[in-house]
Amino acid sequence: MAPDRNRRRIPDATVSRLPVYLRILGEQHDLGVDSISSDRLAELGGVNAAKVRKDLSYLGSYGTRGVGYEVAYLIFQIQRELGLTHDWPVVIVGAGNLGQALSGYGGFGARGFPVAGLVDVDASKVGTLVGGVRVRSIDELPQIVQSKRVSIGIVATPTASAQDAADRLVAAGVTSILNFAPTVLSVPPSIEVRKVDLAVELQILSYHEQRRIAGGAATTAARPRAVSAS
Amino acid sequence: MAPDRNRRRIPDATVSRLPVYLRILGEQHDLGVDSISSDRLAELGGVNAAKVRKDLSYLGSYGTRGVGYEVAYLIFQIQRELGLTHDWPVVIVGAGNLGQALSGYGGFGARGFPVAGLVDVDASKVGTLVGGVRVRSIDELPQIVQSKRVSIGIVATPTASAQDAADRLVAAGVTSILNFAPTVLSVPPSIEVRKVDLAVELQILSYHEQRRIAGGAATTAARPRAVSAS
DNA sequence: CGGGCTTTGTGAACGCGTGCACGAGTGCCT
DNA sequence: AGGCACTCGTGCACGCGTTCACAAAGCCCG
Repeated sequence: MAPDRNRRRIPDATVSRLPVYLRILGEQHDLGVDSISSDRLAELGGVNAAKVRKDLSYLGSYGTRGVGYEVAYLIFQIQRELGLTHDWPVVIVGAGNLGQALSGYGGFGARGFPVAGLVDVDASKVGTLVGGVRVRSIDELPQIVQSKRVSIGIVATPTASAQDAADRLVAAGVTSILNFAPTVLSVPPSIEVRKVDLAVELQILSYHEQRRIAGGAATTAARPRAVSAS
Repeated sequence: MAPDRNRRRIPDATVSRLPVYLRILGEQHDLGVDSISSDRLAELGGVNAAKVRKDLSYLGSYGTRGVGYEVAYLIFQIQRELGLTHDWPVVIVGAGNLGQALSGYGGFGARGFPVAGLVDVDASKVGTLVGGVRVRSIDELPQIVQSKRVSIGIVATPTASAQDAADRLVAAGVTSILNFAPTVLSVPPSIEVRKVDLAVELQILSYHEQRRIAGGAATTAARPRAVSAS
């Protein structure tokens, strides 16, 4: 067992690209491609070839000069590095629009993240079936987390309940959280939190659109919009 | 009128944080807070105070030394910079799980991104009502985009159809795309694309979980742990 | 078996973003 | 009016990530 494997710290930027490489490699593997060059991988991934090589070099020297990378082997190495050699069951808090969509989306299970549970505070929702998953009470959270060995929680509640959901997840023993609510969650520093905020994404696009238009003309003094939070 | 306002390029990292500040400022405004310091704003936003000040300084010198920032005025300035002084209607391609959830989520319209249309290739879905929005044929895309002045498109299709959806959006005249499909879209360079990939987010969390486990043994020699039987 | 072609792996330079530290400006209190 | 406490705005240094460029290494072919 090579001990340097764990010691090596992979830059965040690289970690966020490894899943992309992994998906592309999987597609190529399905197409019967055995070997792939960093150039081709870069083209398919929409990035720089040098970046691909540097990213992959953090995993080790798994390429063959003059040839490229063996697809199957590289897939295995990336999976191992990302910890995808086994499943990571997730629990979803919030059975609203988003929670239902996430439960119904089969892509999670297929990619190694089966939905171990879907919980909600609303008693009227408990027991209903959503995308093949039965909604359970949020009080069952600790039991679900422990019995199913869940370490990743997904917050899909309205903004107002997000912090409570996070607190309950942490109390139940979850150590990573994917947050869809537009709020900054306050959690212990040992907990890993990632945020997906659709409004932020749209507003970034809005910035570029506005910039595109405002290229030459002066900004029109528009009326300020209503400033409601939620 | 200051002409440098349009010329000034705001760093990407700052642009991605402005929406966060904006949301917090809106909340504070609703709470009756008139003035806020960079320190407080940083605390609520989970970032560094110096970063807040530097970010806001790109907009101009809108703060008052010794006091802080006037909440209402700062909201207006950020909105103006982000182009949020008017609505940006969006069109959603794909009426599956995700497309339906997005349409049903009222938060978009409330934040200035009303759903101008929801289209799908599947003729059997056309005409059905989803979250108050009627599903229309994808052939109507050009008409929707032009009549409603849509410049932002959302790709919520399965992976296989995502490129086609993007092509149609671009052909219809959309200039920004928010892509939920796990694929690299190939579009003309003038088109702004942002990607939201849930699987990637989960895999990043997986990496840290895996690292957490593997790290306990012989890895982090940096921090001395309690010396027990090795 | 050697030369040429291909592609990896990486040292080094560059650029961007972050965080510190401090000067400068503002309001309040005596 | 003067001093003091507070907070913004920003120059500067540092670190991370990106990109270039090239040596090292493997394959193929005559």
